[in-house]
Amino acid sequence: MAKATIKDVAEKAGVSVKTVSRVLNDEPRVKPSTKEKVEKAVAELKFKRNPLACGLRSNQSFVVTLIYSNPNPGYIYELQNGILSQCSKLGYHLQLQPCDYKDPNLLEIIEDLIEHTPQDGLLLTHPVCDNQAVRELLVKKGMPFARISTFREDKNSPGVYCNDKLAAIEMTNHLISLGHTKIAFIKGHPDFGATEKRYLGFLEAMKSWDIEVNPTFVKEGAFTFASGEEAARKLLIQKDKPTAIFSSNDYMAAGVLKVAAQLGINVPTDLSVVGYDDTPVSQQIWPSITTLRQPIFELAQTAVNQLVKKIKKQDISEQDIEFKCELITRASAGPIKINK
Amino acid sequence: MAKATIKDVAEKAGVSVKTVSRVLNDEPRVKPSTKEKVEKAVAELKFKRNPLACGLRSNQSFVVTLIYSNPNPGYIYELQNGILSQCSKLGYHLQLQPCDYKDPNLLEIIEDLIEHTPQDGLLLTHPVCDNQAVRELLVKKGMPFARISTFREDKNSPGVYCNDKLAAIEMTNHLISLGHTKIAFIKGHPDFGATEKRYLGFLEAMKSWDIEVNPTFVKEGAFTFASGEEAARKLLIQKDKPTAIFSSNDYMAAGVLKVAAQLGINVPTDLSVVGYDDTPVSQQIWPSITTLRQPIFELAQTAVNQLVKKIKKQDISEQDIEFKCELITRASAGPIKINK
DNA sequence: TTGAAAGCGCTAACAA
DNA sequence: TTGTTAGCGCTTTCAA
Repeated sequence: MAKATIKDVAEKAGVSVKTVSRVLNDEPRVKPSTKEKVEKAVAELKFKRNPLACGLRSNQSFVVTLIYSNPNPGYIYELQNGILSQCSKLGYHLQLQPCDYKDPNLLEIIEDLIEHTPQDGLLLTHPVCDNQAVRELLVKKGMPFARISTFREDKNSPGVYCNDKLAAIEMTNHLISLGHTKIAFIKGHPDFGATEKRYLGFLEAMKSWDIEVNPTFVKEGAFTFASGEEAARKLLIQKDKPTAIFSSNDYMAAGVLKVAAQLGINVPTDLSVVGYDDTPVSQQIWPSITTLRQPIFELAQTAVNQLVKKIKKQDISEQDIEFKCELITRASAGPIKINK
Repeated sequence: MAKATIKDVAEKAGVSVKTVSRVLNDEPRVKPSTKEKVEKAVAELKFKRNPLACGLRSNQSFVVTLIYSNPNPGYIYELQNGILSQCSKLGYHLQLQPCDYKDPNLLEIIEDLIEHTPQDGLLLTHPVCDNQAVRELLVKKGMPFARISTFREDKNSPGVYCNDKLAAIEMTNHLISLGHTKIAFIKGHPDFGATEKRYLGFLEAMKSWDIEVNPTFVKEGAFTFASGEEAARKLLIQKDKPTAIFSSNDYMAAGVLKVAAQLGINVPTDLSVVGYDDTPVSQQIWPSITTLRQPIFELAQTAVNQLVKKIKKQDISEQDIEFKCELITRASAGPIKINK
């Protein structure tokens, strides 16, 4: 069974090829009765357009490329699922382009990509989307793109992001509501915009309750298990220990749990530990980690919508769309012990 | 700057388009000097072929589709990386098709996919590749495919897999070499071929050392954290406890660690726990989990090679290519306590 | 509201 | 060894 072509449909419907094309593209000025005839023929022949031919002629490809440089497989997995779900609704395909955001050739790689692979638009995840040179290149080349989990605003491109600061405030308030005041904070990797936003949220919440932040309670981290471990070791051998540790992500929180276990500190009775991101590990560890979940799937879907609007040169009502994180309480954080 | 076409190259090199096409396709019977001229023109114009046009004309798309139904993001992530790396070498693109292996419409979804999306071949991961109806459909439709991590042989398609049985033997031997004889085993989900292979390896190793397997030491699991927890609870409240637990994957091993911690059983001094798959969690937990690592990246690369050979109708010397797992010793397993 | 013809960039078939 | 011509399946332009 050779695949049906537009010609077969035209013949079957008794109209010209062009008319079929008009129906397929939802162009106006087609008589309803004609449209019906064509649609019937399409259905009977199980006709689907050859995307290659469409792309060739109209200089479109219905492909969008996801550029990512993120060591968190769970995040990428969920992101892809969200993108795929929306792409398939809108008739687009997804191309993957992993990269290293620190690669000195990043700009050339991206330039090569947009010059030589057919695609209609790009989805950039952080931290690549926060790279100004990359954004400028894309604007110069006229390649539509949308930013995901971004931390820099940009008038030339739409973006979606989670309000990290707000979420960090909520988490800090949660710890305070459990009675904690001696709260330590482990920062993330300085290359990531989230690092600062999360820290600022922590500071703001502490300030709003007039709780002083002990400078020895703030440690640098790097979003890795080992960096969480190291920070925790410093925090927990101090004479004046915190009663709660807010880690900027779950990997580091897992590192904190390790150190606590080694030092014989019981979590959550002697120490509350919270993380960020709702990474799979936060449920696969004991105690399971109280954390903040980004709606990654929805973020991704919305980014695709924004990108497709941009591709089709439609109005983008909101340039940067904000999402909220969800506080997920698990076993690693609890009320402070009174008789301490 | 409009993109250069094959016409521009032909003009610049002073030859016909067909000659350029010959050079691009590495066809024989081109005079070396002509070839050089063309290659120079290609380089100067930074010409790259328009894949859409190639695909349309030659009825190829240089797209391969990965069909997966696997809840382990780390596995998929690594698999994609391996596939992408090899695809880019061979000039192919990757399309993603997540699915649910239990979906009653799976067959129709795949039929629709191969009928209506241009692609040259399919990569099937387990358990989808072990579905005979799916394989028969693809053979019937003449769509080339390769199987990844497969457990059924198939004369009509190439495949790559890890020798799970061998790996399980190695792990069991490892535990035995640490002095353990009271070894429990938690099986995986019965829908996955790995489940049986891993169990058989365990049994074989035990038998080879003439160690009897206590039937109460074998529990059903489902590859989930909760199922590991449940199995461990049953195992560890018995009067006659095992001194080591071999979990069929890391998620379940993490569940075992939780129960051990709750029951005050120290790992690894009082109990050794080992897993399988080298999932990220195995390093993000304390004690870190001794496990088996599949060379997923290499598996994926090889599968792409096999598939492309199949697409190009080249000889496939080896139909099913075997890989070995690597035993990774971490903190969760140690020598048995003598003075028990 | 509809159609005829041209052509997107490339390769296959055939000819020279 | 190289070139000419046609055409993949569709959309665009222009005309009716």
